[in-house]
Amino acid sequence: MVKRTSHHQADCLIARPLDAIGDWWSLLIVRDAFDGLRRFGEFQKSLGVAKNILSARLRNLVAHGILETVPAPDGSAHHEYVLTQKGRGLFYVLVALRQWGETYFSGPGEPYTFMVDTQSGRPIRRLEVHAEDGRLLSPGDTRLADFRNQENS
Amino acid sequence: MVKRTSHHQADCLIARPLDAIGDWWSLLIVRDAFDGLRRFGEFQKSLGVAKNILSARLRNLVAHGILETVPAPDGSAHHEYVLTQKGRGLFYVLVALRQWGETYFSGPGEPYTFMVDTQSGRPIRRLEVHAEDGRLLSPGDTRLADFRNQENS
DNA sequence: GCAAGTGGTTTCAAGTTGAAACCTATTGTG
DNA sequence: CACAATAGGTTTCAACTTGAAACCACTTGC
Repeated sequence: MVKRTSHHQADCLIARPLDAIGDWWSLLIVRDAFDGLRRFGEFQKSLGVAKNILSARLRNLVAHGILETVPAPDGSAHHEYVLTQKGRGLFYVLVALRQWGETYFSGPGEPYTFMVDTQSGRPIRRLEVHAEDGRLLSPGDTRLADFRNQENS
Repeated sequence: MVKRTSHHQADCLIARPLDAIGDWWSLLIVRDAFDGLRRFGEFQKSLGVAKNILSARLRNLVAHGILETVPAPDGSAHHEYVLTQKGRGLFYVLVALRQWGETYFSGPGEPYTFMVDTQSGRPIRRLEVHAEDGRLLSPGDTRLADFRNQENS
């Protein structure tokens, strides 16, 4: 081993994001950021993670442009961590992961949290994958193409 | 440190799935499984991962019911790894991650692979989150509710 | 002026990762 | 049939990461 292998150079665009968020804590930090948490201490309390680990993860998320630091609005010397547009783009990943978790990881009869539409209070719809013309697609209806293929079509 | 912390018991249904797939390799194995890979050697060649690591990850994915082993169809003594229904449920997570990667991790002008509808060869639509009545929702339009809240609404 | 709170960094033991070597069973090959 | 090659792993061990606790610096509250 030289170093934990990085997917930074990978061709596949599933692999590369894992450099940024492919560890045990980063996605949970992002989830908490969506829930409105902004301060180091808030994240630490919410996650129960060691401070050195949280510090490293926040730095990595900032380095990847997922969070950014802004001056604290209360005028204190500290700063806060807020999601960038790139970070907010992870919303769909979190929704997908949550729906998968709701389906397969909730114990029988066990209460759990799930995502609702604020306006109606009703659960949101399940994610669906659609073709350009609106047809509903399942995994078998899709394939991967590279840039060149797309230009030819 | 006692042990790498596990989210197995977490209330949050984003945290729990991370026990199953929250490492650097598991999601890439699942991605390859969607691409039709089934054999130990195929995964190893595709990912370039050390065999001991691949072995541990496959075992973990099988233990979590994401992959299952089936006898090799060629009658050989070995088996193959195929996605279960639970594993296929990760399709949306992979699509979400891929779309995020396409948007934010592709170098300028750099060719990359992306997902198309097999029938038309055209890119699939971006994922969207919808309310039960079909309204398009953004992150701020949603919140988390627990089971009890839902029953009251 | 001093204790408490916030936001970290440092230290170090224990756990994880990865490359390479090794093992075992099956499949070609002469 | 002997022999090498291939598939599918397990074992070993050093380097790296993780996490708990201690420590540090700066700001508040009293």
